[in-house]
Amino acid sequence: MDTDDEDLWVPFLAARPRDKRAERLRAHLREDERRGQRHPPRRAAALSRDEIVRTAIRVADAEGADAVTMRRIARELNAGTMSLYWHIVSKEELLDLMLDTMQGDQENAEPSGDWRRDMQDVARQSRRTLHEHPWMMDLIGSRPPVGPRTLRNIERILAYFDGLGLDMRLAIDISTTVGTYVMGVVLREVQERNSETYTEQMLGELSETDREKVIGEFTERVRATGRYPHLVEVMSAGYDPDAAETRDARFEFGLDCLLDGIAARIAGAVPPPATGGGAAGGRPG
Amino acid sequence: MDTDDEDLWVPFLAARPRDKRAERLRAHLREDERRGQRHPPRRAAALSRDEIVRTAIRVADAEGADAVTMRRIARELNAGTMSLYWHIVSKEELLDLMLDTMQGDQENAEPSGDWRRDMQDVARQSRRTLHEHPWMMDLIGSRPPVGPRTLRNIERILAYFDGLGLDMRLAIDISTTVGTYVMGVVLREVQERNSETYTEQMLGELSETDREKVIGEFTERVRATGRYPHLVEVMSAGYDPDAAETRDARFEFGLDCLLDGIAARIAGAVPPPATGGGAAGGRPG
DNA sequence: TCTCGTCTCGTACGTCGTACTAGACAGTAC
DNA sequence: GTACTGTCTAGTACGACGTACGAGACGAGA
Repeated sequence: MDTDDEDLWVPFLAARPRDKRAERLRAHLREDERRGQRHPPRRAAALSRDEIVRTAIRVADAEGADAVTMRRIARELNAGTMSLYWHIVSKEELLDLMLDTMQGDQENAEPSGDWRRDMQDVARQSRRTLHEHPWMMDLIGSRPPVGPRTLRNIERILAYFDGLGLDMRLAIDISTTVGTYVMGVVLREVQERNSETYTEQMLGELSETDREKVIGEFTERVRATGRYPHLVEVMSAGYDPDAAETRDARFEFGLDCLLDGIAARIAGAVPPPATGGGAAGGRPG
Repeated sequence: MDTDDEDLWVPFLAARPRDKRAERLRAHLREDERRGQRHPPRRAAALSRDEIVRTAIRVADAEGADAVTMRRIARELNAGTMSLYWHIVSKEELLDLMLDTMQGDQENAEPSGDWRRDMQDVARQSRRTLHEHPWMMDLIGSRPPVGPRTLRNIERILAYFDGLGLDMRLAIDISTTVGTYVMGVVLREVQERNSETYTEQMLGELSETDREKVIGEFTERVRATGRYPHLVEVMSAGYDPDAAETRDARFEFGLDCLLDGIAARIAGAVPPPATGGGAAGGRPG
């Protein structure tokens, strides 16, 4: 990414630094970058913002979002805790930078001419990235959505719809909708993964048969109430909707459904909004 | 909800209490409940688990998830901080209970006979609930998905597909898919809301015209790079994809797309009682 | 030499979750 | 009555956390 673009944080984030020290820091960073382009670096800096962010990402990858503390990152870098604060305004900013950095590592492909395939690829790749870095889902909810690299990716996605004569608003809505679907799926899947490691911790000492017994007892307890016939049917069929094997299929299922509906709307053969089974034929061939 | 069902936590959560005190607590709670049914309560207890959870929810509603600390909840109840720990094993459990309680407050309607309308209602109601209690999204990601009231709601949803001769596995996948879509949408919308309050804090002192100037400068900066033609088109058209007015429409748009695709698959899956070949595959690679 | 801008870092404060512990109060048992 | 026990409340203390503050170190220009 061009260094110019580093400044393309949406206004409220660009305005983030609150105190004078931080403002000085910002200015110096920018100057430093520019000078760094012309001359060789004046001295080997022991710390840099990028190094801090990468370290934080590495720690988060290995041990989860909770392991990212300022003291821990500093220890990892053999630096004093407060040294980090010269390069970074607050932990909040560090988390924002971590997310935006991941966006940069996951740049969307050039348009192939087939918007549907492109969107599928984006969706699959987002999902893969989010799974490789599950801490992202912990942060994403409580944090504003857009840094510069995110902008770059949105721009790419919008280009997928070039030549279809689409209203740009529709293109944005489509892109957002697919994006939100992926977020929902991964949110759920991360939950499930958390449950699994949790189960591991809780039932870990039990033998396989004991574990099955615990689960069997649970099923039995549900059945005994008589109030959950459908769930009992699912459970005794041995179908675990959250099992790892079914996840990919479930993801593709929902994605296909969504893209079918989108394709219908793009084709302009939009059925009357929202009632009944009239859309059954909406699948393109 | 029947008190019997209170115990229907999935096994790994039922097994949660780790130390002896907590195990004693669990046993006592259950006994207490049973005896409480027969006799009038032996004395007016100053604290109860339910009271604690409700208070935590109230605090979270008013001031967000971060405001929920053990000390704060205790203060709110005029109790000692550690008193809470007799009724609740850990803060983790409190958060789980908060989420499950919300599930109970949002019970799905009885089947109407029109699955599509029912699913739409469920989706809209989930979204509404999550927006009324935005702290839920902060917790949901890092926490296992199922308490007893969640089970109840899933059971209800599965009943919507009765009479269609649907494979229960397909019904589960459909329900999950719609659920995850809603989660994704709300996750995004909560992000946007956070951004807005953030903007409020950052640019709050500025006059309306100054604020527009800031945003205009940002647009100009993006345009100047020459690398974001689509985004510039959107921004200068004055279309803010995250604006409050467009959110409902965007939500309904995606939901309709998704339900169209699902309807097609239901229509395709019903005639042959197929093994998902017609339902899940279908798309040429 | 001295100052100044840049960068590092030790100390300290107020927050958090919660382990440990000492009780208070009500109920039986003697 | 006294003693014991089970139920519940609550104070103190510990080790984490984010970070404000301020004392320096170090190279470059005066």
